[in-house]
Amino acid sequence: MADVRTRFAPSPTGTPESIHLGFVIRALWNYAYAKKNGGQFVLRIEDTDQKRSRADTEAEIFKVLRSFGIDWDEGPDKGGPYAPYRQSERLTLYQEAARKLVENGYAYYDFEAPQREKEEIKAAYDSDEKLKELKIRPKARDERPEAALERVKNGEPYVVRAKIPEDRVFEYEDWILKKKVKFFGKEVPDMILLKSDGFPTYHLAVVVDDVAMKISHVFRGQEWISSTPIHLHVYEGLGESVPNIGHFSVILDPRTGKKFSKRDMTALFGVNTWTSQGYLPAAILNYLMLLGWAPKDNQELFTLSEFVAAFDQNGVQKANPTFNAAKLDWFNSQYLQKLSDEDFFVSARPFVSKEISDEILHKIVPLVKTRVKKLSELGEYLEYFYKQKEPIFDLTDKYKEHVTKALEALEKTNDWNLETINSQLTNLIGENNFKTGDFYMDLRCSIAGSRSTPPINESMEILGKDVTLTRLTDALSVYNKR
RNA sequence: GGCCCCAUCGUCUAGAGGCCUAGGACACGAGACUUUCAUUCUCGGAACCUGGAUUCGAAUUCCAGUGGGGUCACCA
Repeated sequence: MADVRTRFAPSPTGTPESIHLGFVIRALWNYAYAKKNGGQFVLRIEDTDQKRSRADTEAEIFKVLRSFGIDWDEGPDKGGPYAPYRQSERLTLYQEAARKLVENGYAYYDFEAPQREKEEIKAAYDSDEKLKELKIRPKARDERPEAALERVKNGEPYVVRAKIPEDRVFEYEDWILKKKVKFFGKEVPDMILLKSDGFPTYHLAVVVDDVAMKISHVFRGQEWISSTPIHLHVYEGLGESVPNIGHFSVILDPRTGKKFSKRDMTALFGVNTWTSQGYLPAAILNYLMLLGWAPKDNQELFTLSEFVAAFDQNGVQKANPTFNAAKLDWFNSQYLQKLSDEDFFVSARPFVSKEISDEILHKIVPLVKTRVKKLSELGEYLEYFYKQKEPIFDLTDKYKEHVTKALEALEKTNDWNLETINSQLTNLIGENNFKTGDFYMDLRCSIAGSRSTPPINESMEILGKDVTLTRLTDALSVYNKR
């Protein structure tokens, strides 16, 4: 049996920040399927849209994939047996293919292809009349090829369109959906294959390259199902055999219930949106693995290599899943907790003010690992370590007594360390019959100005005796003046 | 609107005719532990879209309806 070869073929359009989670999922599954089966994973850049393709976005795609640990066997930056891997560098291949398709009667030249605005087309979907108009096959379809060839030779600008036979039935067996999918030629439009700028559209380029690069399994989102018959037509026109074609689900936006829109790519679905808040790539990846795929035993936690080993195409869902940030939070806290103190320190450092020294931060790390869902919370959470904040008094009617007694006890504590602080305060609580929770909450609110902080005795130790006493004294005097 | 895909707790899902009075995870609620908060642990509520058909027996097969999604560009 031939090698399994899959590909991830992104378009480097939009800004680098617009790279979204959909990219990662598509890459992840294609990568996993190839690796699971001992095959190759190819990265191909589909930069056929001259106006929108950007070099910086391409570079960012490489960077993002690698940050998730997804690496490729062949690609623009590392070459391979079927180079080049950038479509803009393969133009002659597509032009030859287009010519061949015309010769074989599978395509035709069109000199009058209209350039419609996207909005105009969208608007037409609401009107049956306009829709019908849009779907009329171009006149050029029935013109004599010889005459068209003559015009081409004369340098007239043209476009090449697929010539879809009206009475043809297109059919393929979807290896993910596990069913035959059928389309009637009558329903399939004569899509443009080669644009007037000499660049191919997706429909031509994807087929030509998948053939050239010996891709064995096409594994893409369901938004591509309806263009599959066009691809089938091109494969046939080129005299090539069709690879396995399969479609997986589309991620839905929880707010709209629809496929996320371009605007959301930089917001809810942007990779950068999450990484910049301190979500670990491994956690994001793990969440994504389970969005549209599940193992038989319902295992939840996977490293990338575990995922590759466990990956099974039968676990790929057909229905569209909805993105759920709360579950991503859970994965992130799981991964954050598993980090070693040193790794946590390195990841956390950029999110913590420089007013907290490396030395102090090292001490704080073990106190906060189980307390944050994302690293970006750390900034505010740890503010009290270098900044005196407004105390809060709203909890108990014993506030004054709690803080006064604590002050007395702590003043007497000469050897300032966790052990002495613990024992002093524990004794105090016992002697006065304080309620432990209330007592500590009052101290916490006085020292940190927050109800939710790392352990307070440990915090006192790190803050030092002077700062601790000052904060308690100040809080008490503010309380008295109220 | 045409065509195509899909349909189990709020969400992600297990379930390939009897193991299902439907299991797990997130979220939610209650409790335990705890030097607060958090972590952890225990418990709880919560779903097979509807209607037919096949079968001794259907979440699981078939058909229809309904619902949701995708697509219909010189974008991918």
